[in-house]
Amino acid sequence: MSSPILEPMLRKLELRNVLDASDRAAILALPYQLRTVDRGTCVVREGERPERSCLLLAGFACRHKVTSAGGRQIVSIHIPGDFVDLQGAFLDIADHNVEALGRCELAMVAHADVRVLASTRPAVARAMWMDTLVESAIYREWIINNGRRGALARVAHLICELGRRLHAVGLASADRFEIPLNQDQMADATGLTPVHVNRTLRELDRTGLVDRVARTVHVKDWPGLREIADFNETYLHFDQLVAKREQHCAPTPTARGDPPAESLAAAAG
Amino acid sequence: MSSPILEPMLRKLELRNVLDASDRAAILALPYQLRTVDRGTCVVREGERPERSCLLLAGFACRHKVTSAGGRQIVSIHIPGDFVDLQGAFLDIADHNVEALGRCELAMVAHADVRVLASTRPAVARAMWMDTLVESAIYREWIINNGRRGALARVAHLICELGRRLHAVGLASADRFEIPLNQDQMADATGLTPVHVNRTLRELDRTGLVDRVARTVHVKDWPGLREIADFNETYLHFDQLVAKREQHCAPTPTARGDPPAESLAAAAG
DNA sequence: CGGCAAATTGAGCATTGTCAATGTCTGTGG
DNA sequence: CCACAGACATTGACAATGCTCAATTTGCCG
Repeated sequence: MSSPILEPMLRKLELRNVLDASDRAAILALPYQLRTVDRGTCVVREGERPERSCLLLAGFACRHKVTSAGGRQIVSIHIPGDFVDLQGAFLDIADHNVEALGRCELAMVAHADVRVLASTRPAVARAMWMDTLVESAIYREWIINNGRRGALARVAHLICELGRRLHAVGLASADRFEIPLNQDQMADATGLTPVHVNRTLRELDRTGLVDRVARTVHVKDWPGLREIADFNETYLHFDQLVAKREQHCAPTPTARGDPPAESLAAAAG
Repeated sequence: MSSPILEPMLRKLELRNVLDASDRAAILALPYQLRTVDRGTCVVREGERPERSCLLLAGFACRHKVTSAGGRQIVSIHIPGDFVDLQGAFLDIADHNVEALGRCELAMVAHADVRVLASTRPAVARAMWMDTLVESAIYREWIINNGRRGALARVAHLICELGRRLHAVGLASADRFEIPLNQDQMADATGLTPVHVNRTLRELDRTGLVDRVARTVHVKDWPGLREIADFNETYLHFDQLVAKREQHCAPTPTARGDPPAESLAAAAG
């Protein structure tokens, strides 16, 4: 019966997990403190020992680290509903920074409350854990993106990922969305320089696969874009979306022909 | 009272968590199946839906993905005690490959058993979850390594990380260890080519910071090596090792001067 | 209209990749 | 004990992708 302010997180957890009424209530009952920050604000700083985790209610944020030479690398982009600093509840020292990419609305939740929630409600712990596992899968893909793809594929891959993630949470239509990054930030996310990101975006425009006006992207040819981006969305684990599982319980085309459809039910239980 | 075959994992979980006797017993009682594989064997393949997770008892393994252009990227290195495919228990489709870097001994544990363990024993779930969080921190560092560091720093960073991780689990002395990778594999881990890794290793030798004979590394100057590697080990979260917390409960020098020493006790409980 | 952030462009350079040999080490069979 | 195979390491010459530096332009807002 508390305010539904924390609903974006609940919705996100329920994307891949079935929670019962008491679990839902426990999540919504988490004590929090609202905080609104402007673009560029660092919510968490490397080396600090924060006492509260932040949960992104509205706006976009990123995690990043800085090298001794001054280079900045964005390691993840966060969208509304993300429990951005969940890890802070379990790991004492922050190993990276969290920064608002634009104006953000955050709910700050005490680490102790998160730990209690996790240890008393296995289903909630599991849902949050799965979230961190999907996040890990995204990290892995970013390692490859930075390590083994050329500039065009890197930038295109970032665009594909953002488009699909925004669509999955209802923040974009299937083929049109707004990139929450400017070119400098895209450079920091892809390990390129801003100048080269610019040239690469122009090159992408010339392929005709997308219509891009400033940060707004309209994907005109998903298969073509996926191809040059080397984008295989298995790593986003959309196959486990609850909505999807209800629709068609058949195996996805990603798996060869290995159809243990019961594994879906098993995983759900 | 089952066989202590799974002890390496238990030891690893207890590195950062305090478990009671019943939790320990539950872990050691997990039903498993032993499997020995040779170098190059793929234990998990991208796109598959495995039924069992693998736990590395002896030897070294890696996770990797392959791009459409044929480039290979290693995204993590696993050492004995690592629950290599824990994520498989919660995410249906494997999004990457797991391969033995040398002869490995594995324990295969059914996903269903892992899930039951996690949902009935919050302390165990928490320990495993923390493990995945530290793994995430390592992924983040690898994104930076591939994205924003030059070849020399990249290779040196990989060496620093391996040395410190091996030392932390007692598999190496503080300054001498064996890299579990050949130069081709180091190239796949750092996003470089084998040729360039070779040149870079020679360059590293010339700095005099390490004595290297084939895969054996003797670090002669840790501060110097850390410096050229831009290596800050905060991300390995060794500050939370139980052994360390017992020794000195003072805040580490990594944090500015923010000494909520109770946070350690709180986290431990 | 001025000011500012962001985007765009060009020219030259540097790091890293590619290709193709050659060298080294180790274990095996004769 | 030696020749050989195979894996791994090393080297050189050249190409290319992406970086640096330095303008210039565009769009937006007060």
